[in-house]
Amino acid sequence: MKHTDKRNEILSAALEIISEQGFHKAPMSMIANKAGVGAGTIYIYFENKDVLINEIYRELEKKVAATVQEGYSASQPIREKFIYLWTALLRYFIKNPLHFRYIEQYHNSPYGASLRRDKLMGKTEGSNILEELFKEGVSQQAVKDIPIVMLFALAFAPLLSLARDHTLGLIKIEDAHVMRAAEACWEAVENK
Amino acid sequence: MKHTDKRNEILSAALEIISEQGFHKAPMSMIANKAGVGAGTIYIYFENKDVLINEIYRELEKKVAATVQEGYSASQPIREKFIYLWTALLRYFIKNPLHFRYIEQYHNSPYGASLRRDKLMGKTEGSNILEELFKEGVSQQAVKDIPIVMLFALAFAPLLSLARDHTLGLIKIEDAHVMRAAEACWEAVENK
DNA sequence: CAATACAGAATGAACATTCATTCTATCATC
DNA sequence: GATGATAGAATGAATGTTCATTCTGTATTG
Repeated sequence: MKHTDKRNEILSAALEIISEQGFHKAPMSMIANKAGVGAGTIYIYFENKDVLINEIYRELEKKVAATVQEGYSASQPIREKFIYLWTALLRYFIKNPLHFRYIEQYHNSPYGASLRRDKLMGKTEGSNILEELFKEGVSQQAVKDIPIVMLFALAFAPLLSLARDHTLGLIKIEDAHVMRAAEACWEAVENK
Repeated sequence: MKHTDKRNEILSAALEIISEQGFHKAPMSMIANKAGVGAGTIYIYFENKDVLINEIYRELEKKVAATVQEGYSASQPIREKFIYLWTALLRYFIKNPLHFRYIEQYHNSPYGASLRRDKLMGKTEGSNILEELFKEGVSQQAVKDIPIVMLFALAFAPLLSLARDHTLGLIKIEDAHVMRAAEACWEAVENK
Protein backbone atom coordinates (compact mmCIF):
# COMPACT_ATOMS: atom_id res chain seq x y z
CA MET A 1 0.00 0.00 0.00
CA LYS A 2 1.33 3.37 -1.01
CA HIS A 3 1.87 6.27 1.32
CA THR A 4 -0.94 8.24 -0.25
CA ASP A 5 -3.29 5.24 -0.16
CA LYS A 6 -3.01 4.94 3.58
CA ARG A 7 -3.63 8.61 3.96
CA ASN A 8 -6.78 8.31 1.89
CA GLU A 9 -7.94 5.31 3.87
CA ILE A 10 -7.70 7.38 6.99
CA LEU A 11 -9.49 10.34 5.46
CA SER A 12 -12.39 8.32 4.20
CA ALA A 13 -12.72 6.21 7.32
CA ALA A 14 -12.88 9.39 9.38
CA LEU A 15 -15.36 10.98 6.99
CA GLU A 16 -17.64 8.00 7.23
CA ILE A 17 -17.55 7.57 10.99
CA ILE A 18 -17.87 11.24 11.75
CA SER A 19 -20.72 11.71 9.28
CA GLU A 20 -22.65 8.89 10.82
CA GLN A 21 -21.79 9.25 14.48
CA GLY A 22 -20.71 12.82 14.99
CA PHE A 23 -17.37 14.15 16.21
CA HIS A 24 -18.06 12.69 19.61
CA LYS A 25 -18.28 8.94 19.17
CA ALA A 26 -15.57 9.08 16.55
CA PRO A 27 -12.50 8.19 18.60
CA MET A 28 -9.20 7.99 16.83
CA SER A 29 -8.95 4.33 17.71
CA MET A 30 -12.17 3.63 15.84
CA ILE A 31 -11.04 5.61 12.83
CA ALA A 32 -7.73 3.75 12.83
CA ASN A 33 -9.56 0.49 13.04
CA LYS A 34 -11.88 1.23 10.15
CA ALA A 35 -8.97 2.48 8.05
CA GLY A 36 -7.06 -0.71 8.80
CA VAL A 37 -4.12 1.05 10.40
CA GLY A 38 -2.74 1.41 13.88
CA ALA A 39 -3.82 4.29 16.06
CA GLY A 40 -0.36 5.80 16.03
CA THR A 41 -0.16 5.71 12.26
CA ILE A 42 -2.74 8.44 11.93
CA TYR A 43 -0.29 10.76 13.63
CA ILE A 44 2.24 10.17 10.92
CA TYR A 45 -0.14 11.63 8.37
CA PHE A 46 -1.94 14.21 10.48
CA GLU A 47 -0.54 16.25 13.29
CA ASN A 48 -3.61 15.75 15.45
CA LYS A 49 -7.35 15.19 15.30
CA ASP A 50 -8.14 18.83 14.58
CA VAL A 51 -5.89 18.87 11.57
CA LEU A 52 -7.49 15.70 10.28
CA ILE A 53 -10.97 17.13 10.71
CA ASN A 54 -10.11 20.38 9.02
CA GLU A 55 -8.39 18.58 6.18
CA ILE A 56 -11.51 16.57 5.44
CA TYR A 57 -13.57 19.71 5.41
CA ARG A 58 -11.24 21.44 3.00
CA GLU A 59 -11.34 18.53 0.60
CA LEU A 60 -15.11 18.43 0.66
CA GLU A 61 -15.33 22.15 0.09
CA LYS A 62 -13.17 21.82 -2.99
CA LYS A 63 -15.24 18.97 -4.35
CA VAL A 64 -18.51 20.78 -3.83
CA ALA A 65 -17.27 23.95 -5.46
CA ALA A 66 -15.87 22.06 -8.44
CA THR A 67 -18.99 19.98 -9.00
CA VAL A 68 -21.38 22.86 -8.74
CA GLN A 69 -19.43 25.16 -11.01
CA GLU A 70 -19.08 22.51 -13.64
CA GLY A 71 -21.32 23.53 -16.50
CA TYR A 72 -21.99 26.96 -15.04
CA SER A 73 -22.10 29.72 -17.56
CA ALA A 74 -21.59 33.27 -16.36
CA SER A 75 -23.23 34.77 -19.39
CA GLN A 76 -26.78 33.63 -18.70
CA PRO A 77 -29.54 35.76 -17.17
CA ILE A 78 -29.38 36.10 -13.39
CA ARG A 79 -32.43 34.01 -12.70
CA GLU A 80 -31.12 31.08 -14.73
CA LYS A 81 -27.73 31.26 -13.08
CA PHE A 82 -29.36 31.25 -9.69
CA ILE A 83 -31.58 28.27 -10.47
CA TYR A 84 -28.63 26.42 -11.93
CA LEU A 85 -26.39 26.82 -8.92
CA TRP A 86 -29.16 26.21 -6.44
CA THR A 87 -30.35 22.97 -7.99
CA ALA A 88 -26.80 21.75 -8.63
CA LEU A 89 -25.94 22.27 -4.98
CA LEU A 90 -29.03 20.52 -3.64
CA ARG A 91 -28.53 17.63 -6.06
CA TYR A 92 -24.94 17.26 -4.93
CA PHE A 93 -26.02 17.02 -1.31
CA ILE A 94 -28.74 14.53 -2.11
CA LYS A 95 -26.30 12.39 -4.02
CA ASN A 96 -23.61 12.62 -1.35
CA PRO A 97 -25.35 12.46 1.99
CA LEU A 98 -22.15 11.66 3.86
CA HIS A 99 -20.52 14.78 2.52
CA PHE A 100 -23.52 16.83 3.46
CA ARG A 101 -23.71 15.48 6.96
CA TYR A 102 -20.04 16.05 7.52
CA ILE A 103 -20.26 19.63 6.33
CA GLU A 104 -23.26 20.28 8.53
CA GLN A 105 -21.58 18.82 11.57
CA TYR A 106 -18.53 20.86 10.91
CA HIS A 107 -20.47 24.08 10.61
CA ASN A 108 -22.31 23.40 13.83
CA SER A 109 -19.22 22.66 15.83
CA PRO A 110 -16.42 24.67 17.33
CA TYR A 111 -14.24 23.63 14.39
CA GLY A 112 -16.29 25.63 11.94
CA ALA A 113 -17.37 28.25 14.44
CA SER A 114 -15.68 31.04 12.59
CA LEU A 115 -16.77 29.87 9.16
CA ARG A 116 -20.15 30.91 7.91
CA ARG A 117 -22.25 28.59 5.85
CA ASP A 118 -22.73 31.19 3.17
CA LYS A 119 -19.05 30.88 2.43
CA LEU A 120 -19.66 27.32 1.49
CA MET A 121 -18.86 27.29 -2.15
CA GLY A 122 -17.19 29.29 -4.82
CA LYS A 123 -14.11 30.16 -2.86
CA THR A 124 -12.00 29.38 -5.92
CA GLU A 125 -9.48 32.11 -6.62
CA GLY A 126 -10.63 34.08 -3.65
CA SER A 127 -13.92 35.06 -5.23
CA ASN A 128 -17.29 33.82 -4.17
CA ILE A 129 -19.59 33.03 -7.07
CA LEU A 130 -22.74 33.31 -5.04
CA GLU A 131 -21.81 36.64 -3.60
CA GLU A 132 -21.00 37.94 -7.07
CA LEU A 133 -24.32 36.68 -8.31
CA PHE A 134 -26.25 38.54 -5.67
CA LYS A 135 -24.29 41.73 -6.12
CA GLU A 136 -24.92 41.60 -9.82
CA GLY A 137 -28.60 40.97 -9.17
CA VAL A 138 -28.92 43.90 -6.79
CA SER A 139 -27.23 46.28 -9.21
CA GLN A 140 -29.58 45.15 -11.99
CA GLN A 141 -32.52 45.59 -9.62
CA ALA A 142 -33.44 41.98 -10.26
CA VAL A 143 -32.80 41.11 -6.64
CA LYS A 144 -34.08 42.79 -3.48
CA ASP A 145 -31.80 45.48 -2.13
CA ILE A 146 -31.24 44.06 1.33
CA PRO A 147 -28.03 42.98 3.10
CA ILE A 148 -26.27 40.07 1.44
CA VAL A 149 -26.52 37.90 4.56
CA MET A 150 -30.26 38.21 4.34
CA LEU A 151 -30.24 37.14 0.72
CA PHE A 152 -28.16 34.11 1.65
CA ALA A 153 -30.53 33.25 4.44
CA LEU A 154 -33.57 33.49 2.20
CA ALA A 155 -32.04 31.55 -0.65
CA PHE A 156 -29.82 28.92 0.92
CA ALA A 157 -31.07 28.16 4.39
CA PRO A 158 -34.07 26.33 2.89
CA LEU A 159 -31.70 24.34 0.70
CA LEU A 160 -29.75 23.09 3.69
CA SER A 161 -32.93 22.36 5.56
CA LEU A 162 -34.25 20.27 2.67
CA ALA A 163 -30.98 18.44 2.31
CA ARG A 164 -31.09 17.66 6.02
CA ASP A 165 -34.65 16.40 5.87
CA HIS A 166 -33.64 14.25 2.96
CA THR A 167 -30.57 12.69 4.50
CA LEU A 168 -32.57 12.01 7.65
CA GLY A 169 -35.13 10.20 5.56
CA LEU A 170 -37.94 12.56 6.52
CA ILE A 171 -38.70 13.38 2.95
CA LYS A 172 -37.99 11.88 -0.43
CA ILE A 173 -37.09 14.80 -2.67
CA GLU A 174 -38.04 14.27 -6.26
CA ASP A 175 -36.73 16.15 -9.20
CA ALA A 176 -39.84 18.22 -9.63
CA HIS A 177 -39.53 19.26 -6.01
CA VAL A 178 -35.98 20.41 -6.44
CA MET A 179 -37.11 22.70 -9.21
CA ARG A 180 -40.10 24.06 -7.34
CA ALA A 181 -38.03 24.74 -4.26
CA ALA A 182 -35.39 26.53 -6.31
CA GLU A 183 -38.05 28.71 -7.87
CA ALA A 184 -39.63 29.44 -4.52
CA CYS A 185 -36.25 30.58 -3.19
CA TRP A 186 -35.79 32.76 -6.20
CA GLU A 187 -39.17 34.33 -5.51
CA ALA A 188 -38.01 35.12 -2.01
CA VAL A 189 -35.00 37.10 -3.17
CA GLU A 190 -36.46 38.45 -6.38
CA ASN A 191 -37.24 42.15 -6.60
CA LYS A 192 -40.80 42.54 -7.82
CA MET B 1 -32.37 29.13 49.89
CA LYS B 2 -35.39 27.11 48.95
CA HIS B 3 -35.34 23.74 47.25
CA THR B 4 -36.78 25.15 44.03
CA ASP B 5 -34.36 28.09 44.08
CA LYS B 6 -31.38 25.80 43.97
CA ARG B 7 -32.88 23.84 41.16
CA ASN B 8 -33.38 27.05 39.20
CA GLU B 9 -29.84 28.16 39.92
CA ILE B 10 -28.60 24.96 38.36
CA LEU B 11 -30.88 25.27 35.34
CA SER B 12 -29.88 28.79 34.54
CA ALA B 13 -26.18 28.23 35.18
CA ALA B 14 -26.28 25.30 32.80
CA LEU B 15 -28.26 27.25 30.22
CA GLU B 16 -25.75 30.04 30.28
CA ILE B 17 -22.62 27.95 30.12
CA ILE B 18 -23.93 25.59 27.47
CA SER B 19 -25.25 28.43 25.32
CA GLU B 20 -21.93 30.17 25.38
CA GLN B 21 -19.53 27.25 25.31
CA GLY B 22 -21.42 24.32 23.86
CA PHE B 23 -22.21 20.97 25.46
CA HIS B 24 -18.55 20.11 25.37
CA LYS B 25 -16.77 22.61 27.58
CA ALA B 26 -19.68 22.58 29.97
CA PRO B 27 -18.51 20.12 32.60
CA MET B 28 -20.82 19.48 35.49
CA SER B 29 -18.19 20.85 37.83
CA MET B 30 -18.31 24.18 36.05
CA ILE B 31 -22.08 24.26 36.10
CA ALA B 32 -22.07 23.45 39.80
CA ASN B 33 -19.56 26.16 40.40
CA LYS B 34 -21.52 28.82 38.57
CA ALA B 35 -24.71 27.76 40.31
CA GLY B 36 -22.98 28.03 43.67
CA VAL B 37 -23.60 24.42 44.65
CA GLY B 38 -21.52 21.33 45.08
CA ALA B 39 -20.99 19.01 42.16
CA GLY B 40 -22.97 16.25 43.76
CA THR B 41 -25.92 18.50 44.47
CA ILE B 42 -26.87 18.59 40.81
CA TYR B 43 -27.54 14.87 41.01
CA ILE B 44 -30.11 15.41 43.72
CA TYR B 45 -32.17 17.48 41.32
CA PHE B 46 -31.36 15.77 38.03
CA GLU B 47 -30.68 12.14 37.43
CA ASN B 48 -27.77 12.85 35.10
CA LYS B 49 -26.45 15.34 32.59
CA ASP B 50 -28.75 14.20 29.82
CA VAL B 51 -31.81 14.72 31.94
CA LEU B 52 -30.63 18.19 32.87
CA ILE B 53 -30.02 19.08 29.26
CA ASN B 54 -33.39 17.81 28.12
CA GLU B 55 -35.13 19.57 30.96
CA ILE B 56 -33.68 22.91 29.93
CA TYR B 57 -34.80 22.35 26.38
CA ARG B 58 -38.34 21.52 27.43
CA GLU B 59 -38.57 24.68 29.49
CA LEU B 60 -37.35 26.82 26.63
CA GLU B 61 -39.78 25.21 24.24
CA LYS B 62 -42.64 26.08 26.55
CA LYS B 63 -41.49 29.66 26.91
CA VAL B 64 -41.10 30.16 23.17
CA ALA B 65 -44.50 28.70 22.39
CA ALA B 66 -46.19 30.80 25.03
CA THR B 67 -44.53 34.05 24.00
CA VAL B 68 -45.20 33.62 20.32
CA GLN B 69 -48.82 32.67 20.72
CA GLU B 70 -49.50 35.59 22.97
CA GLY B 71 -51.57 38.05 21.00
CA TYR B 72 -52.15 35.61 18.15
CA SER B 73 -55.59 35.73 16.67
CA ALA B 74 -56.79 32.75 14.68
CA SER B 75 -59.44 34.72 12.91
CA GLN B 76 -57.17 36.88 10.77
CA PRO B 77 -56.33 36.29 7.12
CA ILE B 78 -53.65 33.67 6.51
CA ARG B 79 -51.00 36.06 5.37
CA GLU B 80 -51.37 38.23 8.47
CA LYS B 81 -51.25 35.23 10.76
CA PHE B 82 -48.10 34.04 9.06
CA ILE B 83 -46.38 37.39 9.31
CA TYR B 84 -47.41 37.70 12.93
CA LEU B 85 -46.00 34.35 13.99
CA TRP B 86 -42.88 34.70 11.91
CA THR B 87 -41.92 38.10 13.23
CA ALA B 88 -42.84 37.22 16.80
CA LEU B 89 -40.57 34.20 16.65
CA LEU B 90 -37.62 36.06 15.18
CA ARG B 91 -38.05 38.88 17.69
CA TYR B 92 -38.08 36.39 20.53
CA PHE B 93 -34.81 34.89 19.35
CA ILE B 94 -33.22 38.29 18.90
CA LYS B 95 -34.28 39.32 22.35
CA ASN B 96 -33.14 36.04 23.94
CA PRO B 97 -29.92 35.06 22.25
CA LEU B 98 -29.01 32.57 24.96
CA HIS B 99 -32.26 30.75 24.47
CA PHE B 100 -31.75 30.69 20.74
CA ARG B 101 -28.23 29.39 20.96
CA TYR B 102 -29.22 26.70 23.36
CA ILE B 103 -32.06 25.54 21.13
CA GLU B 104 -29.79 25.51 18.10
CA GLN B 105 -27.13 23.52 19.88
CA TYR B 106 -29.70 21.09 21.05
CA HIS B 107 -31.13 20.57 17.60
CA ASN B 108 -27.68 20.01 16.14
CA SER B 109 -26.67 17.46 18.71
CA PRO B 110 -27.49 13.86 19.40
CA TYR B 111 -29.88 15.05 22.11
CA GLY B 112 -32.22 16.60 19.61
CA ALA B 113 -31.46 14.18 16.81
CA SER B 114 -34.94 12.78 16.76
CA LEU B 115 -36.63 16.13 17.15
CA ARG B 116 -37.20 18.16 14.06
CA ARG B 117 -37.05 21.87 14.10
CA ASP B 118 -40.48 22.17 12.60
CA LYS B 119 -41.81 20.83 15.85
CA LEU B 120 -40.32 23.83 17.51
CA MET B 121 -43.38 25.68 18.60
CA GLY B 122 -47.07 25.28 19.04
CA LYS B 123 -47.02 21.87 20.60
CA THR B 124 -49.61 23.08 23.10
CA GLU B 125 -52.48 20.65 23.42
CA GLY B 126 -50.91 18.35 20.90
CA SER B 127 -51.60 20.63 17.98
CA ASN B 128 -49.03 22.50 16.00
CA ILE B 129 -50.10 26.01 15.12
CA LEU B 130 -47.73 26.33 12.23
CA GLU B 131 -48.76 23.08 10.69
CA GLU B 132 -52.41 24.08 10.98
CA LEU B 133 -51.62 27.39 9.37
CA PHE B 134 -50.01 25.79 6.36
CA LYS B 135 -52.75 23.22 5.95
CA GLU B 136 -55.32 25.94 6.04
CA GLY B 137 -53.31 27.94 3.51
CA VAL B 138 -53.03 25.01 1.13
CA SER B 139 -56.71 24.25 1.29
CA GLN B 140 -57.51 27.90 0.53
CA GLN B 141 -55.01 27.81 -2.33
CA ALA B 142 -53.23 30.72 -0.70
CA VAL B 143 -50.14 28.60 -0.14
CA LYS B 144 -48.23 26.41 -2.60
CA ASP B 145 -49.38 22.80 -2.68
CA ILE B 146 -46.09 21.13 -1.81
CA PRO B 147 -45.14 18.87 1.10
CA ILE B 148 -45.35 20.52 4.48
CA VAL B 149 -41.66 19.94 5.22
CA MET B 150 -40.84 21.98 2.16
CA LEU B 151 -43.06 24.81 3.32
CA PHE B 152 -41.32 24.73 6.67
CA ALA B 153 -37.94 24.81 5.02
CA LEU B 154 -38.86 27.76 2.81
CA ALA B 155 -40.46 29.74 5.58
CA PHE B 156 -38.49 29.00 8.72
CA ALA B 157 -35.00 27.97 7.76
CA PRO B 158 -34.21 31.58 6.79
CA LEU B 159 -35.55 32.73 10.14
CA LEU B 160 -33.14 30.50 12.02
CA SER B 161 -30.31 31.53 9.77
CA LEU B 162 -30.97 35.20 10.44
CA ALA B 163 -31.25 34.63 14.14
CA ARG B 164 -27.92 32.83 14.04
CA ASP B 165 -26.24 35.61 12.09
CA HIS B 166 -27.63 38.04 14.58
CA THR B 167 -26.50 36.27 17.74
CA LEU B 168 -23.08 35.80 16.17
CA GLY B 169 -22.92 39.53 15.59
CA LEU B 170 -22.60 39.14 11.82
CA ILE B 171 -25.58 41.34 11.20
CA LYS B 172 -27.57 43.87 13.16
CA ILE B 173 -31.19 43.13 12.36
CA GLU B 174 -33.39 46.17 12.45
CA ASP B 175 -37.12 46.23 12.69
CA ALA B 176 -37.61 47.05 9.04
CA HIS B 177 -35.48 44.06 8.15
CA VAL B 178 -37.55 41.70 10.24
CA MET B 179 -40.62 42.77 8.30
CA ARG B 180 -38.99 42.53 4.89
CA ALA B 181 -37.63 39.09 5.67
CA ALA B 182 -41.02 37.92 6.88
CA GLU B 183 -42.61 39.14 3.68
CA ALA B 184 -39.94 37.53 1.55
CA CYS B 185 -40.58 34.20 3.27
CA TRP B 186 -44.26 34.61 2.69
CA GLU B 187 -43.54 35.18 -1.00
CA ALA B 188 -41.63 31.92 -1.06
CA VAL B 189 -44.57 29.87 0.20
CA GLU B 190 -47.33 31.94 -1.34
CA ASN B 191 -49.29 30.47 -4.22
CA LYS B 192 -49.33 33.01 -7.03
C1' DC C 1 22.43 -1.72 7.65
C1' DA C 2 20.28 2.65 8.03
C1' DA C 3 16.23 4.95 8.07
C1' DT C 4 11.59 5.30 7.86
C1' DA C 5 6.80 3.49 8.51
C1' DC C 6 3.99 1.04 11.35
C1' DA C 7 1.20 -1.18 15.14
C1' DG C 8 -0.65 -1.28 19.31
C1' DA C 9 0.20 -0.86 24.22
C1' DA C 10 0.91 2.76 27.68
C1' DT C 11 0.02 7.35 29.43
C1' DG C 12 -2.31 11.05 31.27
C1' DA C 13 -5.95 14.48 31.09
C1' DA C 14 -10.78 15.50 31.21
C1' DC C 15 -14.93 14.39 32.77
C1' DA C 16 -19.47 12.28 34.61
C1' DT C 17 -20.93 10.10 38.43
C1' DT C 18 -20.81 8.07 43.21
C1' DC C 19 -20.63 7.97 48.07
C1' DA C 20 -19.10 8.60 52.82
C1' DT C 21 -19.54 12.40 55.52
C1' DT C 22 -21.16 16.93 57.22
C1' DC C 23 -24.56 20.32 57.73
C1' DT C 24 -29.33 22.23 58.62
C1' DA C 25 -33.89 22.51 59.89
C1' DT C 26 -37.69 20.58 62.09
C1' DC C 27 -39.79 18.71 65.82
C1' DA C 28 -40.39 15.91 70.10
C1' DT C 29 -39.26 15.70 75.01
C1' DC C 30 -38.37 17.48 79.34
C1' DG D 1 -37.05 27.40 76.12
C1' DA D 2 -33.22 24.21 76.06
C1' DT D 3 -31.63 19.70 74.50
C1' DG D 4 -31.42 15.99 71.63
C1' DA D 5 -32.89 13.05 67.80
C1' DT D 6 -33.92 12.43 62.98
C1' DA D 7 -34.41 13.16 58.06
C1' DG D 8 -33.15 15.11 54.20
C1' DA D 9 -30.05 18.20 51.67
C1' DA D 10 -25.53 19.28 50.43
C1' DT D 11 -20.74 18.58 49.76
C1' DG D 12 -16.45 17.50 47.29
C1' DA D 13 -12.95 14.03 47.23
C1' DA D 14 -12.53 9.56 45.07
C1' DT D 15 -13.58 6.48 41.19
C1' DG D 16 -14.01 4.73 36.72
C1' DT D 17 -14.25 5.63 31.91
C1' DT D 18 -13.26 7.53 27.63
C1' DC D 19 -10.38 9.27 24.78
C1' DA D 20 -6.23 11.91 22.25
C1' DT D 21 -1.65 11.47 22.05
C1' DT D 22 2.99 9.43 22.84
C1' DC D 23 6.17 5.66 23.23
C1' DT D 24 8.48 1.46 22.19
C1' DG D 25 9.65 -2.18 19.76
C1' DT D 26 9.14 -4.40 15.15
C1' DA D 27 8.79 -4.65 10.17
C1' DT D 28 9.75 -2.76 5.69
C1' DT D 29 12.18 -0.44 2.29
C1' DG D 30 16.07 1.33 -0.18
